[in-house]
Order: sequence, then structure tokens, then C-alpha cells
Amino acid sequence: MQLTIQLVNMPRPKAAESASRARLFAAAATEFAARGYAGASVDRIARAARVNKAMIYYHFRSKAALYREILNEMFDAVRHRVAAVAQAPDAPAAKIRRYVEAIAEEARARPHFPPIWLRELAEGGEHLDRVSLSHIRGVLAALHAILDEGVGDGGFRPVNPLMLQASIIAPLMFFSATAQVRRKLGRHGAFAGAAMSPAAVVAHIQQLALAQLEGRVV
Amino acid sequence: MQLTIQLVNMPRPKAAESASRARLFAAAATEFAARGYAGASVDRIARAARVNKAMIYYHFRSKAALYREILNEMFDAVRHRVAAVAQAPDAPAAKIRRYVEAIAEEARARPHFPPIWLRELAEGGEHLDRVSLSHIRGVLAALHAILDEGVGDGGFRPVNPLMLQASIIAPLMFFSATAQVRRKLGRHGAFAGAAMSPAAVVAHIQQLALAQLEGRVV
DNA sequence: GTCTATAAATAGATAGAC
DNA sequence: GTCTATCTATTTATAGAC
Repeated sequence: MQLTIQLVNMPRPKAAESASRARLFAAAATEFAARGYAGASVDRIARAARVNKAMIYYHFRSKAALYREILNEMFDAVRHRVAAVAQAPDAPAAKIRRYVEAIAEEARARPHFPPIWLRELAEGGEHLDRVSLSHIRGVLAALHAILDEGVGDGGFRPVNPLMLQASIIAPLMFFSATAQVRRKLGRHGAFAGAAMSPAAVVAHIQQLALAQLEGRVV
Repeated sequence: MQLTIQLVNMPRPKAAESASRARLFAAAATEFAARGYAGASVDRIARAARVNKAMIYYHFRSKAALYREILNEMFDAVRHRVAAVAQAPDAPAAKIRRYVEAIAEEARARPHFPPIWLRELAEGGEHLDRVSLSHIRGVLAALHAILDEGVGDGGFRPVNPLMLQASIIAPLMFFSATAQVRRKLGRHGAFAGAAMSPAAVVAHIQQLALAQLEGRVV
């Protein structure tokens, strides 16, 4: 019990936030998601936050440091959630379902998450510092632990964890981030925008993951 | 036969290209892939192409027009390939395999394709003009045609085409675009970079797609 | 913590000579 | 087709008053 609390509810202290700092953080997340790191402007961030531009350099050190802080918070939140899933007393198959769900929920709680993550991938992870990389490895470690447990009790076949992670995270980010493109496609042509509820997407990805693990794909 | 030639080998006339124009196009593709639309600089593009900056405005009309031309070429190439796959005299399951393969090959032939596509998704398709949208709908139409054929002959279950497209294109772009991030992750921690050959990735995605279509997932 | 003013660099784009 | 020179706007960042 102590152990669970230590590992799962890791402190992650929020640097005592002033209101202006919090507003800048939120405005920056939106701006970076919409325009990317290079395309984002600190002027626009400050304006959207209704805070003087100089406050960005007071609260954060630079545009780059502000961006890295947003990345860190995103990945830390996901790592935190999936670590709890991996350590819960559920069966491996249930853990896989909750693993998918956990990532989907954290993405839903942060609309900036999918676009920023897609862009960061496209950039080769140029802005991922040691902290973010460590969080990402934590996420993969949680998945690995679930797989090992499932293989150990005979329920899962051994699969490449990165391939599995790709077939979970990729469609998830894809659907979250592409809502607008799908609307644009639907508007322009006869092709159905094919409204997919977030719940249906999550359910499908869960089934896809379990099919791989239970040997129904290969 | 005439029909096939008309539909598949659509003319797609290359605007007679000067050497400088071609070099600018290639340099721009690399720059846009690495830094995104907003982050790309016409100065850098011109320098990389060893061409005077003013030539960008002579050959193309603007930075935006140059970018749109790169998008159009990408999507047109994919549309062209998958249209041929859909019309070939193969069984539906074989067509699905070749559909995945075709997209993978076009992506491999254009290293800028996966990163630019990921970024464009993240941006809500802001730069997709009527031409690109029409090409993308052509790609989806080809997939739709294969599905209808497979459902018609009883081999496939009806599935949501967008969900299927997502579980094909998303992991494919994901793996192409994330090579660098995966190296970075491997370097930083003990976690295995888990070298995956492009062929293995394509094979897995093919199997994943067919498993969905043959009712082995749900 | 918050503001104004401004420095210093770089952006996209164009005019006009050749 | 190619080049130089340049305009104008915008960029990140900081100095210093309050």
C-alpha cells in the first residue's frame, strides 16, 4: 500500500501557480497546438492570456522553456495514469483496456495533447528533454509490465511492445487530432464525415489491441 | 482497358520543370518536413537549393503556394497508386495488402510525406486546398471500393472505412515519422529501440487490416 | 508582479538591373 | 531566368520604471 502510493501518486509538485502563470500556460498550450512551436508567437500567447508579454519571461525562462513545460506536464500525466493501471489488481486483458482508456481520457482532458504530440513526432522529438523522455519511457514501461504479466499467465502471446503501442497511440491521436480535417473532407465532397463517437473509437482500439495479444491477428 | 488507362494513368502533367525549380521543390519539401509550414524559412529553402531567394517567387507565387504544391504532389501520388490497386484484377484481400503496400512505398519514396502529413493533421488541414482534398477523397474512395467488393463477395464484414483507414495510415505514418524519436528514446534509457524493419511494419499492418475485415477483431 | 519601450534579428515579399 | 538591394512587418527577448 505504501509502495503503491509512492509509485502511483508520485508528488509531482505544482510550482505554486499565480493566476497569470496558469493563464499563460493554458494559452500557450492552445497556441502551440494550433500553430506548432515555431509558428507560435509569444505576443499572441500573452494577448490570449490577457497578460503582459514580459510575464512570459518572468514566469518561464523563454519560449522554449514554456513549451518544454507543457510537454512535461502532458507526458507526466499519462505516465502517472498508466502506471496506476499497470499496478492495479486487474487481469492483464482488463489492464490493456484500461491502458487505452487512460490515454484517451488524458488526451480528452488536454485538447492540445494530440496535436502537440503529432507535431513533436514529426519534428523528431526535438524539444523532448530528459524529463519528458523519462516520462515517455515510463509509459512504455507500464505497457511492458502488463504484457509480461499477460504472457506469464499464458493469456497473451509475446508481441513487439512498440508495435502494440503504435497501434494504440497512433489511431487514438489520429482520431483526436483529425476531427477538423474529417469535417473539412465531409464538407467538401459527398464522402461521409462518418461521425465516430470517442467511445466507439476507444472500444475499437481496445479490441484491436486485445486481438493482437490473443493471437487473433497473426 | 481504355477505361483503366483513363482512370489510373491520369495525365497529371508536370509543369515543365527547370532545374532550379526542381531543386527548390526538393529543398522546400525537406524544410517543411523538418520545421513545419510556419517554421520553414524561404531563405533557408533557397540556400539549401543553392538558388537565389527571388526564384521562389518567380517559380512559385509565394511560400504558401509552394507548400500547397508539395501537398498536392504527395496526395496525388498516393491517390494514383491506390486507384490502380483498387482497379486491378485481384481478390479483395490481396487488394487490401497492396493498398497498404502502396501507401508505404509512396511514403518511403518521399521522406517528407509522413512528417508533413502528421503536421497537416495537427493543424486541422489548414493548407489543404480543393485539389488536395479531392486527392484525399480519391484515396478513401479507392479503399471504399475495395471494401464494397469484399463485402459483396462475402469475404469481408462491413467495417467503418474511416476506422480502417485510421488503423492503416496512422501506424504507418507513426513508424515512418518516429524513427528519430525512437532512436532518442533508445539512446537515453535502457529501453530497447526495438529495431523494426519497414517490411515487418507493413506486414503487421496488413494483417491488422485483414483481421478487422475478416471479423477476427470484434 | 506588472508595465512600457525598445533592441536586435529575421521574416516574407518585391522592384528593377542584367 | 537570375541577381542585388531593400521595404516592411514581425520575431524573441531584455532593461528598467513602478
